[in-house]
Amino acid sequence: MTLKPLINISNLSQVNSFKFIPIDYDYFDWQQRNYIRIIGRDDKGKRLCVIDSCDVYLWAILEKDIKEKEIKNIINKISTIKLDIKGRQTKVDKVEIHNKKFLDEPVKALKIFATNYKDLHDIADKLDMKGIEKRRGYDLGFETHYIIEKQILPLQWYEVSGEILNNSEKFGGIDIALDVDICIKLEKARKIEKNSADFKPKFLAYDLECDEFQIGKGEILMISLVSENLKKVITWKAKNLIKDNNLLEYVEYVKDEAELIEKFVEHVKKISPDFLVGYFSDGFDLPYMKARAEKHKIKLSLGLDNSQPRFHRGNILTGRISGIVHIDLLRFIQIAYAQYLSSETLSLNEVANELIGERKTEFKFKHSSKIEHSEWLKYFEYNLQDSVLTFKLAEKIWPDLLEFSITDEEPIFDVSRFGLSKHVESFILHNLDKYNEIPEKRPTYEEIGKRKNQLPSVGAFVFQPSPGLYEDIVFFDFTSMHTSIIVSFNLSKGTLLEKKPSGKKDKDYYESPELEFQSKKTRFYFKKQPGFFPQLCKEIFEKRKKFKAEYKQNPSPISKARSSAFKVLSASVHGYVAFFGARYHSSEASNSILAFVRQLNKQAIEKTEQAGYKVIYADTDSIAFSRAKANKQEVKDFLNNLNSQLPGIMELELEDFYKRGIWVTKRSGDLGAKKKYALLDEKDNLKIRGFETVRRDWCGLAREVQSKVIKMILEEGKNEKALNFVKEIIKKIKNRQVSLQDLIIKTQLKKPLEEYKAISPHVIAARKMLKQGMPIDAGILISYYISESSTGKKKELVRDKVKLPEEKGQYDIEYYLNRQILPAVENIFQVFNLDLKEIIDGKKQTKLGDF
DNA sequence: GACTGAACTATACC
DNA sequence: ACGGGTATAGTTCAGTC
Repeated sequence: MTLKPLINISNLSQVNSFKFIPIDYDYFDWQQRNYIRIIGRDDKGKRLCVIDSCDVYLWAILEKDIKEKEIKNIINKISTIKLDIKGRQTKVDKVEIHNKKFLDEPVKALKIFATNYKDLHDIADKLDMKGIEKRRGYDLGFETHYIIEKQILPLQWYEVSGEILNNSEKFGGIDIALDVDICIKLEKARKIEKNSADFKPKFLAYDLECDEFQIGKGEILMISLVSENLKKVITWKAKNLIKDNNLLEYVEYVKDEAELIEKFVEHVKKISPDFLVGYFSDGFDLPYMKARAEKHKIKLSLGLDNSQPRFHRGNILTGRISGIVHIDLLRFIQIAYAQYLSSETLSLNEVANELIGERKTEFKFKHSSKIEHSEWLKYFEYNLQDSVLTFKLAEKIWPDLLEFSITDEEPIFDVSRFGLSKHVESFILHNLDKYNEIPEKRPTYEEIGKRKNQLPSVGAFVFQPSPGLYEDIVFFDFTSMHTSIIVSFNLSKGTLLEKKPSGKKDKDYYESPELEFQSKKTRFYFKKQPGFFPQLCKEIFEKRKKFKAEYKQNPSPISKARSSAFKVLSASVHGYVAFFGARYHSSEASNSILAFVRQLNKQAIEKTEQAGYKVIYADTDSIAFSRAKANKQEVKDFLNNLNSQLPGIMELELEDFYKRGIWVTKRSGDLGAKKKYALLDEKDNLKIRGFETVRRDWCGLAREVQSKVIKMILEEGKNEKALNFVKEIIKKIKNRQVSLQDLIIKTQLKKPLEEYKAISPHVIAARKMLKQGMPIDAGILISYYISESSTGKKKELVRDKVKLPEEKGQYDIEYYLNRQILPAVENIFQVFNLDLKEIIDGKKQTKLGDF
């Protein structure tokens, strides 16, 4: 154990106040009560542990019209509750009566204090008595409950003071077992005006290499570690090489795998990071290390209290280290970042390339037994570079983690793993006190089942476009449409009225447009009195606008991260209401939101047409029209006019002006395809939506040819150049001048291989990979190409011609011509009345330009 | 065995 | 189980003749 600095007792009264920023929250029991343990830093970078406690309670909501005497009886009954469970004695400490709100309804509720948070559920079970309608507030988790109760928020600065625990017996000697600089029992905490950005987190990135991908199956060959002043690869392989080669000064040699793991732990302890960061480390690196440590019967004691990582098995494995925040960057990127990245996969290589402009080291994997002496050097470099990239990514993404943590008021460990609904829900739960609201409970398993059994909702409206080339296009879209609808019409679970209010002349309620719900036409009605949920949505909406403006005015990683945190939050609110697992789920509210979305979009279309513009396209919250001879100012005036007619906080904004745009037909029929168009803005930037160009399951050549054709056509407004270009490409394909690399098709395996009912080409390719001993898991991207028939049969399926990229073979000219290149471009030329097939086959010469 | 619509599958848009 | 519905399009499957 690391020695702790001795604190001079005589100075205690002067030093027992610290500036403190909380990073990680955990809790423990002592003498049957719960104590929170916050690990953080002071302003000098010392590691602090703050111990604190808070009231533990749940709510019992009383029946309406309950009599005072009855309440007294209930209180008396509850006050005597004592439980002896799970080796604990827990009892109700006291009971108070409060005027609260639940789902916007005023209620009388009992605040029932108990000794241990973990027992609240059992206490709630004892409250199944007459007079008590609902029991709430015992399923938040103790850390969340504590943060709400004491308002000691993650990643905000506090001035804290209290009793310093120095080799104290208190709390079972917690400070002795903990590797921190100072441990205090909190007495006072005061929020101070110090920027969260002042805190510089200490990251340590790690990555391990092994022969077998299945957890624990192979040996760990090496582990790399990178922090601000450290680059290291620990290995027990290729000892001689290291001795001979002083280039490899970052390599540290140990005698075997067990020592490798112990060395890793030693380094982590020495560096003592705030965050231990990996890439897919929840699912791979950390559990792998744990499994190998178990195999060698050694302890992976990474925690500040020397505990081993604990794993939670949810949908995916989650690895937690006591006192050090373990972050799996891939998980955070997957959930909160992916939709704003252009990378086609979320591999470390692609993501690092996009975000920090660096790639992985090239290295061709081999089993370690087959690695040549000199190749180890490359392997070490490769391993190190992975940690270098992970470290740089962590620093790059830090502002986003920080802003999510501040927004959600939840610790980084959780925030980095939250799905979209959890971000919304955390924001709601941490702001309920402003509205005196008792939290709703998580839906039960049965409730979720019921919600999932409901018929699917009808979603947004998409305008049927006419295929063609258009000029001078304007795009408007609604600002945070779903969220602003919730606010403008006060839509939520709590504000929903059971039935249409009757006999009122002036409407004092909101009425949804007519909609189809469970196969019936109906409307829903909502209170006028603003509910807490819509009011919180208003806060999200306003902050989203404000932070977006601030970012535009003053771009910085922090202002960008703040803006994008609220962007994500705002964009997820409706999904949250519609989500069956949400505490504040409401299908009535969700369906009403969608009905308003359709109505408002259609109204905008009508008004645009009434104003004399030709509407080209619209999808959900956007509308595109041709401004023809109208100048930009006239368009802006029209926008203002539209806005003046919109209800509540609804607002349309000018998305952009475009020089040209193209809409094409569907592959079958003459109708225009929805969700498929391309635009050229006034700075000559292309914006392509839905076309094969942006689809990763088309080969590179088809995508590239299509995007070039679109570019030429939009820039020139004519097709000649593009047509000649396509003819050249076709010639190249026929002459086998195209490199195989450009013909690789990539398709993701979405589920385990054996679950496929239809055996499609990518399933065949995956089976081939499996045969070669490659790890085939759901989620991986399968690469293959279509080769010439080997059997020569006429009626051969595509899958029979599948070959892996490294398999020798010749590409199938026919396939790439007729199933990749031509389909990608032919309906673009059709806009000019050109039949590409006829032109290519030379059957009929369509006159160019006679459209 | 050829043809055809349905089913299955992946991926995009908002 | 861990945000929703709308939409296009390829390939295979299964039923028909």
